[in-house]
Amino acid sequence: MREEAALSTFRRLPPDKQERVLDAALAEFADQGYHQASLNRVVAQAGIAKGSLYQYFPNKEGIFSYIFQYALKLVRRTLTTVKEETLEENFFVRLEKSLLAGVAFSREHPRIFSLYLKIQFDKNVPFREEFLAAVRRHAGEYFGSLVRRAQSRGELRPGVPREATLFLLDAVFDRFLQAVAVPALDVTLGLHRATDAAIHQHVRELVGLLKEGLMA
Amino acid sequence: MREEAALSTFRRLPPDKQERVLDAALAEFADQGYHQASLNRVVAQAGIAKGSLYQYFPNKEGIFSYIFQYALKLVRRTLTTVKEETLEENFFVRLEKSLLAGVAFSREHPRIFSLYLKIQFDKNVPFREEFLAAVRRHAGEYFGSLVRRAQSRGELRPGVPREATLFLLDAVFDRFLQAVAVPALDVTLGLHRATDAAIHQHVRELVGLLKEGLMA
DNA sequence: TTCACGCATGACCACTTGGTCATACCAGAT
DNA sequence: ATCTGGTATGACCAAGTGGTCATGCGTGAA
Repeated sequence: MREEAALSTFRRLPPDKQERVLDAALAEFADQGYHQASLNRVVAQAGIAKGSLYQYFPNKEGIFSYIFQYALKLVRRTLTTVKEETLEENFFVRLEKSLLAGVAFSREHPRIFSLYLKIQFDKNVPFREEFLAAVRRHAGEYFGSLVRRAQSRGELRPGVPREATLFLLDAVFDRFLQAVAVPALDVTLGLHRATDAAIHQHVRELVGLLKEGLMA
Repeated sequence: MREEAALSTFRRLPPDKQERVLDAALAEFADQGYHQASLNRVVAQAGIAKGSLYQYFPNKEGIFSYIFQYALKLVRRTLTTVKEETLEENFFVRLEKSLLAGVAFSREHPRIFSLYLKIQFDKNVPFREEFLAAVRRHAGEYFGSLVRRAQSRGELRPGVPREATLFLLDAVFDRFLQAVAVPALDVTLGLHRATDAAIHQHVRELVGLLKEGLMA
């Protein structure tokens, strides 16, 4: 009850003020992580009083939860869009386009992506299990649908183990985006500051390897 | 000067006391991360006074640095051991054994592995760049040496792009270990509580995919 | 016995955190 | 002109942090 009262207050605010607050909060969470994030900094950045923040949200978790649901909506929308847009293409082309879409997403919403990364290994973040499970589920369904369609079209070598395949795709996908976003993980390829053309090239090579394997 | 004085004090301590302190500190850092780690909890756990801790180490960073160098030594030793022990085997067999060795490591030293994961996306951790760079460099050299040897023996399809291959191996390796260690990332395969036999099987399937590819 | 020195100790400090609350402000209705 | 309900505000609180320091203990040399 009180929580909803608070949230409805927030939603009644002038849009530009809402935006300032959300922006400040997302920025703070994204580059400090949940626990290190300071609400004092958030209110300073947003230009409001501390008390005001607590008239919009019940507490720190409440703010986090609000942002996190917004992020989930965005991820979901992006995945379904890409899935639909590439529905008729060949499996490996779809993989390439998915990777590129992922890169585009992490560049358009770097703070959301950064938040996602920070949550991954910090087991004390509220809603972490929920959040990660949701993301993994969406990714799993996404790749699962790609693989099923590919198999029914005969685009995959018969007898490839489905679970291992999904794992492999998930691993490559995730790591590629991480390398784009986190310079420290980007030792092999120079993805962090790469041009679009260079990224295209790397995507093609990677998917090529997945396709044809490493064996002589 | 003062730092070394402090450290030499620590090294002069009775071994079991040293161990208690290091154990408590590693445990705290491993499951709270650097910033959330509380030195009050560490001294309580180790059964020493707060002032004592500051007679052994100059500050929080100093403690962290000590642990982190210990961890690096362990990683280095493990990698070179595995490399030497499998030197004469086929490339894909080496990959399998490397993965299994990685799993063994993360199970023998879960706190070190957890610490490594926590550091990955928290850009405010001291020595982070240094630490990650060192790990990546070792991993890169390791896989690089495997791949070079494989190519010179003709075990790899000619013309595979070296960088992309290294990236792929690194990605799969890392993600596999993460899935073993972090249940939330282990949605596809059930690695977290899997038996050794099941893990063996998954490793074989994964390496099989890398070897032969996905294409029809 | 005295001295010196390495080490142990925990009260203490300044600072930051998430969160509260009494107060004041400011519309619009009466 | 007055009242009312929603909103803004920042001083304030208890709790916890990393870090310090005066004090005291204990052992071996003089």
